[in-house]
Amino acid sequence: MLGAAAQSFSLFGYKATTMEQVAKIANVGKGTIYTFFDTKEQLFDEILHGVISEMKTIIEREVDHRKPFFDNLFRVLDSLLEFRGEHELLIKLSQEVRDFGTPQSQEAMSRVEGVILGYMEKEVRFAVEQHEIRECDPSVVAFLMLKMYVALTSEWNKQHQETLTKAEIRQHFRLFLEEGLSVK
Amino acid sequence: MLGAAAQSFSLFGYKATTMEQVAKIANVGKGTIYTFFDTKEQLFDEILHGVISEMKTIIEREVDHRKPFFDNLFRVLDSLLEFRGEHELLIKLSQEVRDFGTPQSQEAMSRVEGVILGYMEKEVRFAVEQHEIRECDPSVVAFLMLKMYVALTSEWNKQHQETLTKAEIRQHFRLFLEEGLSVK
DNA sequence: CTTATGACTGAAATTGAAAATTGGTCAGTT
DNA sequence: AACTGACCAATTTTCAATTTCAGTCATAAG
Repeated sequence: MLGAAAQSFSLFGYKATTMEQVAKIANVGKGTIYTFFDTKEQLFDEILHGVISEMKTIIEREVDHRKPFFDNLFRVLDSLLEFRGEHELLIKLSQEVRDFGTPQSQEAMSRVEGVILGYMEKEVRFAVEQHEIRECDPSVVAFLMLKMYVALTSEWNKQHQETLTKAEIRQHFRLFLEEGLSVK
Repeated sequence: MLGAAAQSFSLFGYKATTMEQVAKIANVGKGTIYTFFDTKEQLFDEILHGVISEMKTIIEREVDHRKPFFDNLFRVLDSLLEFRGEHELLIKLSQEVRDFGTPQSQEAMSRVEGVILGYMEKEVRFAVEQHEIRECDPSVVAFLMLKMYVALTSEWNKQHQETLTKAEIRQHFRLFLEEGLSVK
């Protein structure tokens, strides 16, 4: 039932999956869905919540506070990028945002982003407390880090043919965030 | 004539200005316009070229190679942001990109961005040669700088109510680009 | 009784054909 | 020679008819 819905949302996006469709895949009548979920939106939220939980699990698995802050940061961002690239639902939803701007898919993607920002903010705050990085406003710094990461990993490719390698991305990230541009 | 067109494009955007409209403002017949310009698009390009020239003038006026790289950078970016905020045409065009995605306005905005990137890339390259900043890939660094600047000056405000002050923006910019996050 | 169902409903989206708009032309006017 | 606006083809807009779909509920099944 939840599986059927997940399958349909992943295959067709939010807008293009119908409750009839979900019912057929789940082998139940349409009315039955409404004994478990109040609305299409609530059903969708349930699925999304699952995906977000997976993301949180990934984050927890990758973070190791015995390792340096930047190591953790790279590892988590790489894993999340890969996760996103593999998960049909997230791919479909970001297409839907681009092509139709469906409010529900926009909201979903911004919740996903919120989770990532939340993790990053927490880690930045922790690193500051550990005096591993300078004093700073964690929410602004997390926001900027994510923007930079997205700029390097996807926006660059839209205007330039040769995509940056993982090593180049990491190198630029380090140059900016860790060391700064000024000469020693 | 060019003035009439500029006025109309600034007031209504690319899509919503008609050649009839321009002709009326300019007090000429529609046909007359076509003795000076081949198409609507070419007329528009002429106007845009003027705006871009103004931008280049601003850049040249603000850059002073006797001053430090980051001083120049801030001064130019601030001036350009202000210029953009005052120029009806650029405001209208970016609205049009957001609301309709008109190809001509998209192309126009990306040409404007290209000019800014071009300037930044040149300045980064110069600063590297002067050993004022580290060795780096000027095009990637310019790209990231602009992304960061836009993130701080406009994208932050979309998700957070309290806009960052000019001082905060400058401070974060410095933190990231100049000094880096790692403790000394 | 409880649980499941699919025909049904009103609201919203889609379609398509007619009407209006508009970039560009050119025969005629000045 | 310079200018003009009626005109044309193509695109865009309009809007009513049709279709789709989330959610309901009377009925059926267990």
